[in-house]
Amino acid sequence: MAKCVKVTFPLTQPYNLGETLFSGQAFRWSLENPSDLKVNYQGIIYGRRVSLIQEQQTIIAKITFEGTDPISESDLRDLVGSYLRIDDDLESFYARSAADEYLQSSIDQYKGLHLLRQEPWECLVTFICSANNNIPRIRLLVDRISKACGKAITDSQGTYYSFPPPGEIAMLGESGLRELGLGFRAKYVNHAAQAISRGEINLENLRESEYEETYQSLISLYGVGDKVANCVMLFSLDQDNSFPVDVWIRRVLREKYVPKGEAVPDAQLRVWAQNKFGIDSGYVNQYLFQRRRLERKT
DNA sequence: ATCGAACCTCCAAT
DNA sequence: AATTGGAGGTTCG
Repeated sequence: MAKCVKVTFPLTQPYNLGETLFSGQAFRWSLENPSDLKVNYQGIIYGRRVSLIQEQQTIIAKITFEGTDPISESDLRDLVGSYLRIDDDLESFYARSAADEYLQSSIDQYKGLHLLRQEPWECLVTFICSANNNIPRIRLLVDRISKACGKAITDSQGTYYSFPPPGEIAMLGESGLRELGLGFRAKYVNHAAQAISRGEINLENLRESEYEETYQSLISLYGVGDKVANCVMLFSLDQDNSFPVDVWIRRVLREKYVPKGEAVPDAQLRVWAQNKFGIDSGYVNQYLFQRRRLERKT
């Protein structure tokens, strides 16, 4: 018999769940609407299938499970609260940003957009897959990897697959990953899976490390460069001063921030921005990215 | 050191 | 209808 655990988060800070879940940091959330009036987001957090709903000043998280593998209310609260970074002090960030006109208007537009705290391994693979790729295809690839060797989770809504641990993906090997359509990214993901499953790098431990140490550790992986490393650090490793520079961020920096006379090569844009935005770098990046990407002009 | 070109695959735009 | 261009990047020459 299916059981259900549910927790409610009363919001004291702005939170825009839909904007956050589909802001290009996570790629496995889906929008379900089972004749329900409420928008219902479904996804998997640390192997648990979670359903999320936002009503004005509240976010509700629900898990259903079949007898086995129960979870307590307080564990579910910790799991979801941590993933959603629900306690982040956005109002302070907003206050510090008020003087920056362009940033302020981006905040007005996407108020409540949060950074997430994802699983590092899944985040790493996701962003390796993002190289020279588009969003629908990134979703497709991560889905296929999960179906290929993730654990099936079935509930009333259907069957879903958890993201497989490094050892499982390592067993697919480069050729297995190529068959899933990863293309040249297959050897990158394979390499990372081998390295992590061998214990050469402990991703979770990097949460406790300094920016530079974490960064060096990540880019030591074949196929992980500056941009992917910063994405993983920002979206899963608590390194809030990270600043991933992709094509959209590069545009907005050059259009709105770097003075015309100032020669800042692409390779130095990240550090330039980090010096400017300091501890807010990560959140600034997320708001500027969201706005510039959705404006879609080149 | 720096800068293009090449890389898988899929799909939209000629 | 066949072909070309390009997509949230990284590596190699």
